[in-house]
Amino acid sequence: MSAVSPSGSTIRDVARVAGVSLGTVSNYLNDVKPISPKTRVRIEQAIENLEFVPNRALRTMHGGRSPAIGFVVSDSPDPFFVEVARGVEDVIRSAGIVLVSCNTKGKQEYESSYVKVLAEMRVTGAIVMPSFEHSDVPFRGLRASGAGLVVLGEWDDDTCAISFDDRLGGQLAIEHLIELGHTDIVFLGGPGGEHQIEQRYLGALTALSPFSPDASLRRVDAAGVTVQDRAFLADQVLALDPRPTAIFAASDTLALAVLNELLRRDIRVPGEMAVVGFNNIAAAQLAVVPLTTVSVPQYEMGIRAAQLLLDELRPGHVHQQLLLKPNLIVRESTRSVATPGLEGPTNKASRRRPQD
Amino acid sequence: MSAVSPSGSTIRDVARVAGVSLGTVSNYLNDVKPISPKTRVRIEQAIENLEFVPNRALRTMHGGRSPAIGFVVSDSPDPFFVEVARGVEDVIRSAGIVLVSCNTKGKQEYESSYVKVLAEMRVTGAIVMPSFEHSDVPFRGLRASGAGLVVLGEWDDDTCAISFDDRLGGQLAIEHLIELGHTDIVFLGGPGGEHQIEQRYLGALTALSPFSPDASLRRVDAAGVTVQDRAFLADQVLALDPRPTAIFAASDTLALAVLNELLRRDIRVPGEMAVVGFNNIAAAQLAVVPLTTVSVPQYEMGIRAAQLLLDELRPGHVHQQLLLKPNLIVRESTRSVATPGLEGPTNKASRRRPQD
DNA sequence: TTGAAAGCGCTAACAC
DNA sequence: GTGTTAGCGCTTTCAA
Repeated sequence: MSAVSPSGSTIRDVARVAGVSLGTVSNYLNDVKPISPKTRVRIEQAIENLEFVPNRALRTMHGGRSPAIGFVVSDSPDPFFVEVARGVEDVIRSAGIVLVSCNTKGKQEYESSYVKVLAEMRVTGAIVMPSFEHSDVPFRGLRASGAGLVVLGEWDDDTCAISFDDRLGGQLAIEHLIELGHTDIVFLGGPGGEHQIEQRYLGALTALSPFSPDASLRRVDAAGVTVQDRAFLADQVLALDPRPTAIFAASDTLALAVLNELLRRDIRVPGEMAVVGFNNIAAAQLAVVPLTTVSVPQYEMGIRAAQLLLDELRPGHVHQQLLLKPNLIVRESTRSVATPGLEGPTNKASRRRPQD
Repeated sequence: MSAVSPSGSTIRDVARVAGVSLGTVSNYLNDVKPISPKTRVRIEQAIENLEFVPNRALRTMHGGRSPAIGFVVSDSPDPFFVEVARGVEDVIRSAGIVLVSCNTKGKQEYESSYVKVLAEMRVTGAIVMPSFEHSDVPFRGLRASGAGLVVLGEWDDDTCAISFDDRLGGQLAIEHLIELGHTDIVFLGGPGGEHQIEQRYLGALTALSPFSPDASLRRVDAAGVTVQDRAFLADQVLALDPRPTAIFAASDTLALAVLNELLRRDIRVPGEMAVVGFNNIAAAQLAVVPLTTVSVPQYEMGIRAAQLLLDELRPGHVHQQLLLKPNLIVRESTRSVATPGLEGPTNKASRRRPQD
């Protein structure tokens, strides 16, 4: 009925109740020296009776670290980051390390304050996707605190980094559309992950240039990140004159919002409008018209990032930069499966269960 | 190129460099006593030069708490929990508190080990949705460590709890379908959140019983949580003889998997099959045929849970139990908007942007 | 407004 | 195997 009781018992209390010395209890807790069965039992009973919970935060005093790592990204609820986080958790769980979610919402101010808290908590490390300029100022504190750091994105040699070839991804997407005969394509961008989006756009331009001016790439950006903002993109695309025959969206979230809107308007996909997304989030293959997309290995990125981070703790660690490569996943939003090359109406597109 | 440098400077170093006493630096850091401008400047310079980062974990020694709270749920990447977490973060951020994500995957073993780590970290508190029997054993440690606790779900008086009237939600869903004239309905369940699912099922049965035996409710459960498991539900439903005219799914995730599968097979929704979901996740209103669903205020649950938890820290705190009420959101998956009462083909269902 | 000193819960080095 | 003890980084008296 009332507030939680403060504090609790200490290792000293355990020692007293068990009738052993303080050091012995410490040895028991850290499983670092052999303990006689009798003593062990007495300590365990004392712990039980006292409901003693060791204070692990204090290990940070002796050079230890909090059993936690930070995950600092611009939009943690986004399916993309959720999947990366899943990979991270699956690696660190076995090490008894826990994930601290830090959603910067793209604000530099939030990023700094999260990084500060993490450093002060003496976390084991952090996995960060920087939203801003190539400035490492915010991370100095983390470094100074002794934490490990893995950056998601391009970074310099003296930091572990995992990046993805966004530019090549953009190329693959456009090459695919051009192969299918599309020459009038629209690129969909928007706020959030600006740097990645620009790279994807550049890649798209690169792929298109050999075919210019026969092929063209127009661009539309969403005004915001809400449902309305994204669905409105469909209006904007359909209003273009001449109307393009294909869409390349900088993310699956964007692509799916527009795809659904198109289907609601009876626009046949891919018949009247082909759609390519980016990231290959789970929802992409579940869409009514499964989405062709550039696959970013989100789960694997999480796994790798976590492994690198754990490796930073080891003595001989050498910083590494990984570059992951894109992979085009062709689904029905660009190519009707039932009658390849001859796109039928949306709902006839497939009777097959989507699975890659 | 090499491993991170160990440790860093301490408050003692700062005192030495600034030429002041240790206690003064402490006062400065905690902003607890006035400091003369001159001293302040010297301390700040020393901190800057030394790249000093205070060790906040040590405050737990003097009865303080780690600036973190745990969020312990069965499937943290699930859109439902992601949204609850968003609410939690939005409240605690301003208090400088950070969210620790603990994904139990429905395993009791994981739940216990997460709870243990949280207790040992001396987190400020935890928000937990228990997956198991009404046993509070795993939480004792948290309590004993001095952490606050808010349970998502029904719980006893001496704990803060936020629950949702799942049973009434199930009733609302079925009442809606019966009003629309459906008498042959199938309930879709599956693994994950068993307790909630059963309550929803019971509610459904309650709503149906006055109309029995003219109306009937059959039940099908998904075998697992994968895409395939869920999509297979569509096969199972379509194979039922006689074929039901409406589906009530225990969650939107389930409902959407089946809905998309139905659309791919050219089954008209709601024409040939009406579909009702549960939770009102964001994707529900974005579906090609927007999903009628029972709305659970996920974000609000997060907000409330976080507020209760912060309140536990205050002296006069009294534990509270909140019961949130369901709310039926009718969309096109049960009722064609274009021609109410006369359902047209799927894609004709609406030209309106979905927004509630 | 500042300093000195005790002590928080625990680890680690060493003596027994 | 176990006990003793010095100290980790910091907060918190209490004096000055």
